[in-house]
Amino acid sequence: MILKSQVEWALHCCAILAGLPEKRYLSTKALAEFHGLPKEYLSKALQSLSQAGLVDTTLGPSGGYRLARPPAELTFLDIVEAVEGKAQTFVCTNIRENNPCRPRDYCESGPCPVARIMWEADEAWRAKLRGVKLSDLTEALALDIPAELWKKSFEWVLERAG
Amino acid sequence: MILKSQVEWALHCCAILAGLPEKRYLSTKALAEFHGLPKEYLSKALQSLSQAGLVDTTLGPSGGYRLARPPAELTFLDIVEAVEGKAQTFVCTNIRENNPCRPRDYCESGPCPVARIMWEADEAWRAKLRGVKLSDLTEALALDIPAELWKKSFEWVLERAG
DNA sequence: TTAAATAGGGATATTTCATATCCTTAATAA
DNA sequence: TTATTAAGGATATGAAATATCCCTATTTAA
Repeated sequence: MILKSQVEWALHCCAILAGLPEKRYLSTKALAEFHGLPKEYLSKALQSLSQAGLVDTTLGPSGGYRLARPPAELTFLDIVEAVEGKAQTFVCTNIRENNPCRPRDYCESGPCPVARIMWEADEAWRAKLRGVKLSDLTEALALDIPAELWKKSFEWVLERAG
Repeated sequence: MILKSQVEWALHCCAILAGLPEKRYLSTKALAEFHGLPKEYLSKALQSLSQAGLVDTTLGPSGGYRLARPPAELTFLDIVEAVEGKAQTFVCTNIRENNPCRPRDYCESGPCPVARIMWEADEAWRAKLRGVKLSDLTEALALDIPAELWKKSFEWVLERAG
């Protein structure tokens, strides 16, 4: 059970967009080049963010993406779910219904206890991601990345932001 | 990102094995029939449990599986990891290394902040599953399943346990 | 002693999904 | 007007989940 690589891509791209000055856009091309990713496929991930309303887009030269909300109002869960979907990791196929001892007209009272427990674990995962804001990530990155590299990267992005 | 259906199967099978009298075994055939599952493929899930040391097995007629430990000493995480593996759901491919501004001799100080956060969420999921014992499940099932069906199922299993 | 039943595991097929590329269209800025 | 962009459809590729089949060694029951 592994998350799509697009989740990693989307998170890093959002971190870059979070550093963009107001009203400026950054193109798929620039984001792909900066992260060394296939442009066409990264585009699908960015489209997912757009469909989820997390980013705004505009067309034409100097077009691209920018965050639809301030980084403090975007959670990891927003971004992960935009790309990966909102489905639970555990799918209950109700195999208890196949119990040969079960009366034919028997009707389940509620969700299977196995599923209930697995879904609670899913919710713990979601709760953790819901508790981390994109602004938390940019703060962590600011501490993690040497000032020189941080500055250079910022300039690199600015040169390409429309 | 969806768990293998074998995870669901393994959990339900362990719940049945937890109700088995001391020293008795239950075969793949019986477990498959009880849950309406393909015997050959269910066998792979049970082999995973065996390889993880969660169940003991014996060959021959009246052979099959039984728990290697009491249900109170088996957690959901034990069972889920036996089937699904212990890998993290988030795989960090370190795309920050592709940053064109990065000096060639630059060496990362530690794991990527994005990965660190995603792995914390993974750990929250694991912690939740680690906190649920197989005995907790059987208690929940005892409350969930009507006494009549519970009794019939127990007898059905006993008839087939070697 | 023999025959039947079992777990284990290898080989292989099928299906589904992630990954990836290509192309067309409509919108936008220079 | 021209170049650039996001959006999305079509399609190809690869890996993994799902599933079946078959062989072997072991063990029990008859």
